Amino acid sequence: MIAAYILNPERTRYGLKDLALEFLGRKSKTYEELIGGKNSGPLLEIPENELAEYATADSQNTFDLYKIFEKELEAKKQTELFEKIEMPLVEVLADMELAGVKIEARRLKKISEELAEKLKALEKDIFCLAGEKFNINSPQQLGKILFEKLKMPALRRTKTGSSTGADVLEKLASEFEIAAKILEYRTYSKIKSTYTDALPEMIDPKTHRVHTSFNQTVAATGRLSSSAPNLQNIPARTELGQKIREAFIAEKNSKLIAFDYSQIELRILAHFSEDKKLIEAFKGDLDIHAVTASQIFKVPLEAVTSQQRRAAKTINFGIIYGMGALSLAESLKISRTEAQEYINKYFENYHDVREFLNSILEGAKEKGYVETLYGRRRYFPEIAGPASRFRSFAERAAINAPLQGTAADIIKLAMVRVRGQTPLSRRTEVSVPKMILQVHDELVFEVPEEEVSVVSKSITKIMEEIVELKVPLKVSCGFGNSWAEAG
DNA sequence: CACTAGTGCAA
DNA sequence: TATTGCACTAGTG
Repeated sequence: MIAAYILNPERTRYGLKDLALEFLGRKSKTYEELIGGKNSGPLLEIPENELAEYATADSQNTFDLYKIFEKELEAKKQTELFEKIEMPLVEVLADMELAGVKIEARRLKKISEELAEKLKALEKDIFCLAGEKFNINSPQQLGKILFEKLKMPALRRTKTGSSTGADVLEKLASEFEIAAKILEYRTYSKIKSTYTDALPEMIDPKTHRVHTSFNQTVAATGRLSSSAPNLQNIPARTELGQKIREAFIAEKNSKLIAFDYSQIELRILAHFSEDKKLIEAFKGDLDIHAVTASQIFKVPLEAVTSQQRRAAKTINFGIIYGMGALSLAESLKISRTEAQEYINKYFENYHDVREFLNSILEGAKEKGYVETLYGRRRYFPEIAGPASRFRSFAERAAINAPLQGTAADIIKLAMVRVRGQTPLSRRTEVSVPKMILQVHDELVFEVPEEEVSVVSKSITKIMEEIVELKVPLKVSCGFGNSWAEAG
C-alpha cells in the first residue's frame, strides 16, 4: 500500500488498489474477491472455511507486490523514503491513533447550547428580513431569497446558480443587513454541527478519548490527512475557535505540549532557491513578513505598518501556492494592476525565487514530475499538454508540491526520530513522550507535568536538527492543560 | 443508501 | 485564476 503510494501519490485519478493490481498483472476480480472489495465486511463475517483462502491470497499478493515494488522503488530512487521515513512512520501513527486525545464533552455541549440560542435569534432576524421562512442551510433556497426575491446583486455564479459563499456575502454585508446576519449564522452553524455536536459523539466509550485515523496514503504531496474525525481542521483563528480548543485537554497530572515549525515552507523555499535575501532574513531570525514588506514597499524594517505586513504575508503565502495577480488583488482588496506591481516588486527583490520557480516548471515539463528534498515525486503529465486551464492548474500544484511535500518529509522524519528505534517488545520499558496529534507543521504531545521541561527541550532539538538546510529550522513550543493553552 | 454540489474549517 | 485535505447539509436518484 505504502509502496504503491510512494510510486504514485495521485489519489484523484485512480485508487491504490487498482494501481496495485496493475503492478500485479492480475484481474481486479480475483484480488477484490479474495482480499475484500466494497462488500468486504469484518473478518468474523467471513465463513470459517474460507478464512484460510483469504489469508493465503492476501499474503501471497502482498509478497508478490513487494518483489515488484522493491525493484520499482530502487529504480526511481525511492528506497530511502520508503524505508527510512514511510515504513517506520506506520508504527508511530498506529501509536498515535491508539493513544487518542482527551476531550471534555461537557464543555463542548455547553458551547453547543449557547450557539443554539444565538442561531435561534439569528434565524428569527433573517426570516424577518427575508419576509418568509426558509432553510438557511440550503444554498439553493438562500440564493432564491437573496438574488430573486430581494434582488441583491449576484456577484459570482456556481454550476447550479448564484453563489452565496462568504466572499460574496462579505461584499454585500455593509449594504444588506441580511447578508451580515447570514455570515454570522453560517459561522455558528458550522462550529456547532462540525465540532461542538459531532466531537462528543466520537468519544470512544472504552478509552473516553477520541481516536482519529491518520491516513498515510491519501495526500498527493506526501502530507498526512486525518479523518473520522478530522482533527487537523479544529478551529484555531477566532475566539470561538479557541473555546473549541479549550476542550482538547490533558489527563490529570499531565500537560499538552504543542511544537510548531515556524514558517517551514518559506524556509524550504529559501533552501531550494538559495535566495540570498531570503536566507539572510531567516539566518537573522527576522520577521519574514515584515522583511518582505520593507522590501516591497521600500521602507525601513522598523517603519513597516501592520497593513503592509499583512499584504506581504499574503504575498509570501501566495508565492508558495503559485498565486496570480487576480487572486492577490481579490484577497487584498486592491486593483489587479496594483497587485501585479507588488508581485513584480517581490520578484525584483527575491530574484532567485523567481529563478527557482521557473526551474521547477522547466523540470516538470522535461521530466514530467517534481521532487521533494527526499526525492518524493509527484507526476504532472498534463503540464506539457495543450489544455491551458489544466496546464495552469498543474503549474501551480507543481510549484507547491516540492515545498509542501518537503515540509511533510521533514516532520515525518522528526516523528520517526522522536519515536526512536525502540522495538515493539521493549515499548513499555522505555519512556517515550506520548505523541497524540500531527497537524502538518505541528506535533502535539501529552506528558506528565514533571516531564514538560525536559521533553520540550529534547523534542525541539530533534525537530530543529532533523535536517540541516541552508537556513535554520525554528520550532516554537507551548504547553498547558488544553490545546488552546499549548498552541 | 450512494452520490454530488456548495460551503467552510485547518495548515 | 492560491496548495493540500475532510465534513457538514441539501438535494437527487
